[in-house]
Amino acid sequence: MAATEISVLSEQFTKIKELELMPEKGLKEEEEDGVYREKDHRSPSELEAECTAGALQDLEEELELVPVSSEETEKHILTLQMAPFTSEAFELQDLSSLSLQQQEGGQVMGQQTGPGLLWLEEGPQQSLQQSLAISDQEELYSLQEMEVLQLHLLEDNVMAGEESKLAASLAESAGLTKLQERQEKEQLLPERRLAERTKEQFLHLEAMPGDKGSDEIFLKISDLNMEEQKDQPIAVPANVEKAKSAKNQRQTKGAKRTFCCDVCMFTSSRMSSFHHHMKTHTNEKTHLCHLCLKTFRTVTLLRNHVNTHTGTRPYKCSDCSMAFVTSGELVRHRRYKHTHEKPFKCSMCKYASVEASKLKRHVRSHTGERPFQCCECSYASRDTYKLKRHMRTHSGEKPYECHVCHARFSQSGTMKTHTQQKHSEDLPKHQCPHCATIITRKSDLRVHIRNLHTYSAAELKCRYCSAVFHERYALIQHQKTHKNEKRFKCEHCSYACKQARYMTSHIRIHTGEKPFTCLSCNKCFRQKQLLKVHFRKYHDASFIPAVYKCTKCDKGFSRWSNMRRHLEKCGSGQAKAAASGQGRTRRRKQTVPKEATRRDEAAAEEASTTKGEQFPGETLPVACGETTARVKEDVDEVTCEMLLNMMDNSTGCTGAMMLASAQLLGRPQETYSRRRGSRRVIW
DNA sequence: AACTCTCTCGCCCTCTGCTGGATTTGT
DNA sequence: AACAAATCCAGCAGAGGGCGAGAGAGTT
Repeated sequence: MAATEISVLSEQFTKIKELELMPEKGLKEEEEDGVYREKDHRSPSELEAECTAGALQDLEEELELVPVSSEETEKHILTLQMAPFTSEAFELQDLSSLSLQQQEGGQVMGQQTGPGLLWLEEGPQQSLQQSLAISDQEELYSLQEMEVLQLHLLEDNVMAGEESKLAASLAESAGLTKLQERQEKEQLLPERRLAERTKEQFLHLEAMPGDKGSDEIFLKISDLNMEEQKDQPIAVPANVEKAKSAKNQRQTKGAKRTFCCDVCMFTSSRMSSFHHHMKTHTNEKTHLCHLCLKTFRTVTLLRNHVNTHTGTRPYKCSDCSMAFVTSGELVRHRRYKHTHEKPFKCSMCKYASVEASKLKRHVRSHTGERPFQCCECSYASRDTYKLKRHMRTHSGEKPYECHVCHARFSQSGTMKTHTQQKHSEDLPKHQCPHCATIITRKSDLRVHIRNLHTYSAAELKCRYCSAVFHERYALIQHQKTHKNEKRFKCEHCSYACKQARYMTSHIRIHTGEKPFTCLSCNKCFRQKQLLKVHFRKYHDASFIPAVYKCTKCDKGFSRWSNMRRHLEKCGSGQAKAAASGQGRTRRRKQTVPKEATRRDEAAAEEASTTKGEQFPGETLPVACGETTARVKEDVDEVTCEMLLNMMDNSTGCTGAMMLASAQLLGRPQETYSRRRGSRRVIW
């Protein structure tokens, strides 16, 4: 027995596998014991009356759609499809012809006078997904102005001696018990049919709600085809994909004979089509491509394939240079690129697509369906490509390589972004609409806006004054206005500074506190950084201070400022230019290595040592063995301007330097004055 | 049997947006 | 130096566009 579950919403435009309906001369009714019995025809009114009073059990019993006339030798192809309806179309239909109406609680009303209508109803108001309609002879039966599930009962002549019967079961929320009952029925049927040696076919149709909270319903189409093949039980190979064979079914008319595939659910009224279909099960591919040795089932497929080798594309687009192998591809291309006709429309949003498969994929974004499960983790994807892409996270595969730096990426988009940001000159910039900030990535701009420009219900207080803001950006901008204020005033003198940490160090001048002690020589310092510089210079053998070399005379200097001065004396305009403000700017930006800063710090350290302190040696150790930079002299020659520059720079500016600067800016001279060997510091 | 039309699946692509670690900047 | 905030950046997933190609059905 074949059974397939079809998600209605996902298959809105997919006709569902039909089944031959061969009328019998009487109704067969399944009684409570699961036995099917012949049942006489009843009038529509009788049926209606019976169904009106019926319960869910009636659904189980009455859903066998009975052919219109026992005398007629007809067969019916039942197809399901979703179709949009209009109210006008609805009014045109004769709803009295046949109806099975499921009432609240799963009760089904049945009425049958021939081709007709079937729907499900829950309460007075039908919901979209719970509407079903049956139509006959390609007529559409609408229930409301929405898409309904349409069942076509396609009448056709049936060959002499053949009988058919349709059993359609519809139950909503029937639960496991009902399902089990149906399964039992289905299991009983083969035996019964075999015993009766009749050739009957059934379509067992179940409508079941989807997951809790989901609007989706599932149709379970069970093929109850019990047609015997020369009295042989039907053997269906397990590896046959029945769901696939259930697609692409069309209405068939005028056939005298029905051919049923014993491997899958395929049926056809034409022998040629049947033979054509059977080739799909044989893997017989006798048509060989002489170019690549690939084989095909049909000449047409081979020809299309060969066209891909030869580039033969007979169907050319009149609006562009594209050409295609088949006319269908051209039509589709024109829809995508030129006409923008999108016949497949989503019932839940405004999305429309050129192809049904795209709508099907889109609908999954509404239903949350994720049919493609990763075998390595819990991730499940809505389409195959995403799963394939996801699998790269497990395999580590990075198929995309930057052509410039050869960095590899798992996604093409990531590589493209990388190339744009790293190797492109005209990289896109995203200007913040609220401030002057320019950010290279749009997503980062969103973060910027979220963090800085989003209204905050809580008051954001300025840390320096009483101002209050509700946007971080405004707060930050405001606080910057306090930046150049020397907000920190010394209680003991007139010293003022911009940062608290400067004041902390300064206060130690008054208190004499030197909390940082060298573990090697017990020398004490007011600032941690001074201790660090000291330790490096006198106790760290691996310390290599930087040396600035004059490009003219190769003389080395321990500090940039000294070399600059030297360059001014040494001559060349180039050297002067290098020593000019430009050079200083460069230094302040980034080109001065940390080692250079260390030298400045060392000089400042000396400047900050207390009066009367002596250095261990007159000559300081200098790397490269080239210049014995006399740091003391350097410090003596430090100008006020230089210190101010350092101060402004702030980066690499040590506390000692700032203290020295503070002194130059008017600090009491005795604080900083000291003797250093035979020479005096200038301040 | 060959052909055409239609439907469907599968593949690959782009664009988009979120996330979290790394780095830079400000205090 | 330490910390926090801002920004940079790669990784990854969601959604959708476009096309190649196979298969069934109808027609010639």
